Amino acid sequence: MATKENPGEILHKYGLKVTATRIRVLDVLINSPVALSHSDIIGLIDDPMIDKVTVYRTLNAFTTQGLTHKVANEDRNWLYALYFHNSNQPATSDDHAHFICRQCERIYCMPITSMNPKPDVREIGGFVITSHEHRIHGVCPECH
Amino acid sequence: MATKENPGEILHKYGLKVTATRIRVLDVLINSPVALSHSDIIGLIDDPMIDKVTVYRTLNAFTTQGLTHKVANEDRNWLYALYFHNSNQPATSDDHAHFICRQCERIYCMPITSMNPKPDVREIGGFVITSHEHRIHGVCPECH
DNA sequence: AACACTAATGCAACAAAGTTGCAATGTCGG
DNA sequence: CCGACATTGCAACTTTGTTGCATTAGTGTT
Ligand SMILES: [Mn+2]
Ligand SMILES: [Mn+2]
Ligand SMILES: [Zn+2]
Ligand SMILES: [Zn+2]
Repeated sequence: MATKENPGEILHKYGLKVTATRIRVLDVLINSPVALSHSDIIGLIDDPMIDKVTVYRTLNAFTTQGLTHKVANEDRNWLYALYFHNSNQPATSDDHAHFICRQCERIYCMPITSMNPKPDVREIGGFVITSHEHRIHGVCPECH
Repeated sequence: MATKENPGEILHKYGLKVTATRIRVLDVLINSPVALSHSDIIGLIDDPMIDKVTVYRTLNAFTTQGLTHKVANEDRNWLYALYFHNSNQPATSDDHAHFICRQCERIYCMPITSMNPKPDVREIGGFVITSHEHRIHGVCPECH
C-alpha cells in the first residue's frame, strides 16, 4: 500500500469504528501483495480467540465503505484486497484486471494497462457494454 | 446451437452414455441462449421426479467430456453452457468472453472479438500471461 | 472522566450449493 | 439376452457465508 497512515487512521477515514479485530484484519490486508480469503486472513492473524463471524462482518464493512473490494477465486470463494494496492490509481469496482496464477492460485490486482483496455460504453449486437473485468491467467513471479 | 444432431447423437459423440436425465439436461442447454445454473435447469425440466444429484453429476460429466463449460455468476454459482453456442467457433476454456447483464444477471457466452483480444503469451513485470477471461458487464438485448 | 447512544462482537443456529458413499438400476457391446 | 461397468437415487455430509440476539465496546458530548 505504501501508505503512511496507520490502520486506525485509515479506518477512521473510511467511516469505520476503530476496533481490535478491524485493525488486525486491515493490517493483514495492508501487508499482502495478493487478495486474501477469509480463511487466509484467519490463518495470518493466527489467534484462536479471533471470531470468524466478526471477520466476515469486518470484510463486509470494509467493502461497503469502499476500503476493500472483493473478487471470486477459481473455487468461487471471495478474496479481499484494498483499493490503492500496488498503485496509486483508484481501482474502481467497475473496471478491473485480476491476474490469477494457475500454479499457486493467488490473485493479484493489476492496474489497467494498454493490454487490457477499458472500452467506451458502446453497443455490439444489442449488448450495451458498461464495464469490464479482465481475468488474466498465467504464472506469477513467485512461481517462475 | 444450430446443430442438426439430436441429443442422443451428441452424447454418444462426447463419450457419454445415453440416459434419460442426460438427454433432458442437454435438451435444455441446447435451447438456451444463456448459461444456466443447476437450479435453472431443474426449473426448466420441471419434473419433481428429477434427482438433483443426478443433475449435478450430469453437468460434471458434460464438462469433463468437453461438451459444456462452466462459468461462475455474480453470486458465485456455476452456470453451464455448451461449447459451440451462438457461433461455430469452438470456445476454448482458455480464452473466453462472457457478457453479464447487470439487470437480469444472465450470462451470455460471447465470441472473442477485436474488442476483447487474445494477448500473445507474454511477460509483464514477471507475470507470464497465458489466457484471458473477459467478463463484460452491461445490459443485454432482452433488458433494453 | 462519566454518560448515553449506537454500532460491533461472540455465540449458536441457519442457509445454500455442491459432494460423497453405497446399494440398486440401467446401458451397451458382445 | 448377458454380463461388465457406469449411472442413478437417496441420505448424509462439507464448505462458505449469513442471521438473530444478548452483551460489550467505541465515540461524541456533557
Ligand atoms: Mn482487484
Ligand atoms: Mn462461455
Ligand atoms: Zn503463483
Ligand atoms: Zn438482461
